[in-house]
Amino acid sequence: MTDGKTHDTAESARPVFAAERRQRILELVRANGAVSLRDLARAVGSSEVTVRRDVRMLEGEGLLDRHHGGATLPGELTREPTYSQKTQLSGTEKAAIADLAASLVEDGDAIAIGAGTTTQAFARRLVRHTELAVVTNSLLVAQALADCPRVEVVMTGGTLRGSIHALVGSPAEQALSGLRVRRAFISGNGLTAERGLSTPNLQVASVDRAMARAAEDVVVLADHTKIGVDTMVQTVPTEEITHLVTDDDAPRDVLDDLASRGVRLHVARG
Amino acid sequence: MTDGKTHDTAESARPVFAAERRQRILELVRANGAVSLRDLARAVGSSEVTVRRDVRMLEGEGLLDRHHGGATLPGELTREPTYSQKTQLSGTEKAAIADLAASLVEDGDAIAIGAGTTTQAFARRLVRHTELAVVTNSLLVAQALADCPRVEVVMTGGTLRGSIHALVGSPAEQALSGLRVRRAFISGNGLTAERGLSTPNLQVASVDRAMARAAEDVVVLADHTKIGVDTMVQTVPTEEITHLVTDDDAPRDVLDDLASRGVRLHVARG
DNA sequence: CGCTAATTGATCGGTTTAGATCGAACGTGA
DNA sequence: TCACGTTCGATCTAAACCGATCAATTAGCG
Repeated sequence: MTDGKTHDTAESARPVFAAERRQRILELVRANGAVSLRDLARAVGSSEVTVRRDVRMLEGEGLLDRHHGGATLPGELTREPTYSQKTQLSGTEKAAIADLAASLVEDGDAIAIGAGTTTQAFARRLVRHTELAVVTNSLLVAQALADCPRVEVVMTGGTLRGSIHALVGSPAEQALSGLRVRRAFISGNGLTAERGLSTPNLQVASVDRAMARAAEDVVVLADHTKIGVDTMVQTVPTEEITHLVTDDDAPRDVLDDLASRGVRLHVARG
Repeated sequence: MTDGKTHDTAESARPVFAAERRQRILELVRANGAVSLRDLARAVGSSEVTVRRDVRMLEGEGLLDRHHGGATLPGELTREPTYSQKTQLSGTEKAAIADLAASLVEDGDAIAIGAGTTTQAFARRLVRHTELAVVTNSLLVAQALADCPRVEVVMTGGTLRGSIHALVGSPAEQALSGLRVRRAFISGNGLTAERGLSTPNLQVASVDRAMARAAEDVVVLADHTKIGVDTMVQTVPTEEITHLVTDDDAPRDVLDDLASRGVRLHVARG
């Protein structure tokens, strides 16, 4: 504020105003995308120190991004930090849940496996089983069992939902409607005693419902971050859930409530 | 060092910042699925040590997976023991074929893609297309296009054949019988002028046939090791093949024979 | 005319980055 | 299983860059 020009008219003298220099810096960065500090200094005819100051100021206003060695347009190289957090967030807990859930599967079973990273971890534990028949709409689950010759994997058809790597839509639901399995292993984004299992997506919910209908037992795989959480669409009501596999960080009150409604609990030690 | 720049116009060598380099590494891995460290270093113009550091950092953020000799997409979607096969065996030829085949696809097309490593490479080139509708029975193809929001991927159902990571059986064939696409991109294990495309497996052949029937044009993707080779089951007769994309090591006489039977040739420069 | 304030330029020390080297670990093939 | 080549990790070196302090020039003002 104080470092501005003394006169707004700027007609009296002809010094190289700081604002003008900064404008040129901005233009250069915009034109080239990325300019080194040295080139910038040469282009505007000032020292690197001055340009460094200017760039720092411009960064403060959010007009460009400062990097080691130069400046770039803002947001050009934005990294997405929230990409794989899901898989590594609670990896050990997921593994413990998956191990425990695998004990609910017997050789010769016919089971269905839904989409999700937890079910993917679960599927990896099934490679030791023999004569297994698995129905799934998850590419990740299918991939995990692909190299296992003693497990027959059947995929539903459908439209690929890239964010969760699973198939949805009426083809998937129809494929499930014609099948019957002993147990369905389903994950979700939230589980409460009142509303049961839920997920934020309509299409995913439909497929999960169809999968639950095709099974005698419904086993829910949910780590503690999902217990007591409710999301938009209900997929399986509590009454239809026969088993819940979770970890020991889950809130006790919700677990007790679920147990009182007939859900058999399996708590893995994290 | 301080080279006398004849003109102080900001037209100098564009700097490559660390963040930008990492972004390019990420793009390269995303585009090719698996890239060796040496290729990565050559592509970004840095030493292998530097690239190794970058890859390690990116792995720390979960943006890619590090393997011995290179990097792959995270989630080990491409868990294969023979890492070398994909990157160096006939990687360049496959890539050239895939590039050329991708030029046969236009925005807004509806296409079908069969199973195979060549078609997988082909699918990776389609991420830039928009408004694409893709039908496939290959998990690898679906996986390659999963993160592309502008491509709608529909999978046939069916039984998973682990060795080729594709779906076979009557559900797959039935799903294809109800569809109609402009072009089908099919690979195989052998292609001769007399018998056309062939594969050693009966179930795979049935699905490939169904895929060819669902398409107006049939495009065969086959590298030179498959040209002139005949395997057990015929999938598509020569008369139904409209395009062949191969590399320039393919035997000329077979190519001429195919061309005389109405197959349009596209020979990629290895 | 002299003083004050402000902006620019220069120098120094610390930090970050890129490249090179060497022992160790891994994968491959016999 | 063993041997060999390749790759990885760690340490080090060199160089570039950044931040801060200080000197110098210039404009403004009493």
